[in-house]
Amino acid sequence: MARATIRDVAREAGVSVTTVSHALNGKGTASEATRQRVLAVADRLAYRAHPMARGLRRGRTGVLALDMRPLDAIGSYLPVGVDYFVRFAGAAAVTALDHGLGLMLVPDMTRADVPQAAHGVDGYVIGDPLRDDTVLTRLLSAAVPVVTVGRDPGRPGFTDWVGPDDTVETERMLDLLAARGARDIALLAGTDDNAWNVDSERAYRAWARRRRMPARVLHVPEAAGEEGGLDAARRLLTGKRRRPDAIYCQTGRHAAGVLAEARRLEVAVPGDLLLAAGSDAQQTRLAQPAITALDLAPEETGRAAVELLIARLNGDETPGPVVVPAQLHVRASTAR
Amino acid sequence: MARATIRDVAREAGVSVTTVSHALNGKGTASEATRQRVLAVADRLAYRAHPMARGLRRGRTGVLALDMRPLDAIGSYLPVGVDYFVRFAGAAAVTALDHGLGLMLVPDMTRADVPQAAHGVDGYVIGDPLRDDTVLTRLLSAAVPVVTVGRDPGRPGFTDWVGPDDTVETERMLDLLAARGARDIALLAGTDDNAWNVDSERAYRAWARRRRMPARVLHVPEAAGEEGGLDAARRLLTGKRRRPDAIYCQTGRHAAGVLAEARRLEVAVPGDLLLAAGSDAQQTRLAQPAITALDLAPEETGRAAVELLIARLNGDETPGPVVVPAQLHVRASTAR
DNA sequence: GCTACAGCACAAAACGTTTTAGTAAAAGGT
DNA sequence: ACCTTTTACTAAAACGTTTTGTGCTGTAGC
Repeated sequence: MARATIRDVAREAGVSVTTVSHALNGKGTASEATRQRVLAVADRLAYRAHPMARGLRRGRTGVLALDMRPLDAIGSYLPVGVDYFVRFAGAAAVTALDHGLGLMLVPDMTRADVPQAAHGVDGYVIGDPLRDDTVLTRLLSAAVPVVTVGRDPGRPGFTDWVGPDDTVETERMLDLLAARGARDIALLAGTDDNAWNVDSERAYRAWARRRRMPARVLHVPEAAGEEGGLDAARRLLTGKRRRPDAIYCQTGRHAAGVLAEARRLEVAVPGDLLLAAGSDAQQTRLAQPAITALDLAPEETGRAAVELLIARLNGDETPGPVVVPAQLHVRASTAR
Repeated sequence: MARATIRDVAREAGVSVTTVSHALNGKGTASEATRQRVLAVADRLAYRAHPMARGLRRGRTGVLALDMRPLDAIGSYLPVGVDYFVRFAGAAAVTALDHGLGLMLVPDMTRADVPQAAHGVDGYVIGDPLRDDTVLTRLLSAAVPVVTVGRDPGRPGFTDWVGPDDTVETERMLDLLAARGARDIALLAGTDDNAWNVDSERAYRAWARRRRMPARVLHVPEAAGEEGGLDAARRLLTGKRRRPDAIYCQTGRHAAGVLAEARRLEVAVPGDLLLAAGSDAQQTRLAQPAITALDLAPEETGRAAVELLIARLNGDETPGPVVVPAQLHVRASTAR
């Protein structure tokens, strides 16, 4: 048996399809009696408006797209950690659903072949855009509503983004390390040209200058993971230059690598070296000792991103960005 | 400027919309010259068929839904590990895209409120169905094409699933443990009533009977995570009954908990106790010592699930299931 | 008794496609 | 020369909604 259409409901209730549509959407001027009758019939027939038909007419799909760039680089890396994505996507999907919308995964808009359905969505959430992000450019020029997670470093005028205040969070972490006795903190940043890396490094340098502390920054590709952290740690801990007394890694995986290498070199953490990470991950929680880290609040961020996007779709122009504060998990790796 | 419609292309190319549609879809009998002209114009106008309009007419959405039940229980648990989901969803999304389809995240179909767009998808992928799964029942009765990851233990007739042969994989792991000297292997299973738990436990008991070894099964909720593994390990390692010389945990998180507790109790792994996990996760890879585990091949599985679903959508009735072999990662926790 | 207006319901148009059912001209067969 | 088939193309119907515009009825105001 095929699904019931609005015509079935109209026939059964003895009214026109217009009236059914109005009754169901609370639009027209129908008498309370008719409205109730229609509602009852619709309920009995388990009628739901065909999403395509409604979408076609309304010009709205009822679907949002989520483009976390790393998704297509399966198996390689996720900058902020693998569980970040799950928690983010989950919260985003639930939030969308709460508004009656679906959330579609779009691996990569830059691919040559055409993502059929991807062109029909109402709006986009783009995770961690790179400087002058190509996908963002394309969407903006097509006037598609879009919200990013973290700002585009090359697009200061674009404020429809959601995320942490990287400057504040970086300073918070550095202050903690300083309070725990660190006087020479090295920064291990990623190589992706996104706001997270850019703003954190800037904040780090400014902070060091203010405190008259040395600034040393190593860039390690996010994709290098633990291995990358290992290598960097070897350079920092065995090089000619004086050993830093603290290392702040942007990613949890790098931090885990640093910790492993420190153990191998018999540099005690936290005794000889304080260690902290700019994003929480299973690696930081499970490490021995556990690594102090910033929890970037993926659920909060996912929810905020979808809600900002929906606000835009509804014509709400409340200006962005939406800053989602991170939470600082102080763990054994920075014990005094 | 609004997006180009088929009418624009028709006008510009000096033909009817029918001809445009035919030329673009390779359907009718158009002369090669006309076809080329239409194609050129369509390309110049960057025309793409409006997904909704096409979907409405064709009765196809171009979107598949992915319902991994745990998604709505954010922050609580994912049975097979958090990175399994990302890799699975990523591969599934890419595969769908390769076929011109989108992949929509649907947190939970059992929710009371109506997932608007969720009713318009062409087919469903359901992760790890429980016995007589309610979502599965509803979809099947609505004649919606659906593929599950792992079978529904209460529905032996339903063969449209993709996943490992749990019996074979369990035996493989137990054989390994036995070969490494284990004579008393305990099983730490989950409590979810899905095929993975059911079939693995059955295989374990049969194997133990054949080998005339004792069988001991502890059930720990998947959601209990490392904590659950900790508790179970305490019971197994300090109880009155003789200590097992190997523990096989279904989930990687449980295994990580067992390992932590073993260390606390000064039970050496692998010296005094062999440890293995039925699913690979960051916990198993990063643990010290690293834990031997079955890699359930999430990418393979995600791809296979989407491809089986698409085959069904296209009327291909090649019978299921599609067995995806797991890969056994032998690590330090089972060294001789 | 006429006008104005609110209340209620509906027919028809529109959304952008694909598919069906054609038509006219050209080609082929006798 | 006539019928049939093929080729090349098209108008219109259909998909299932929402929205626009219109008509009818009854009541209030004068």
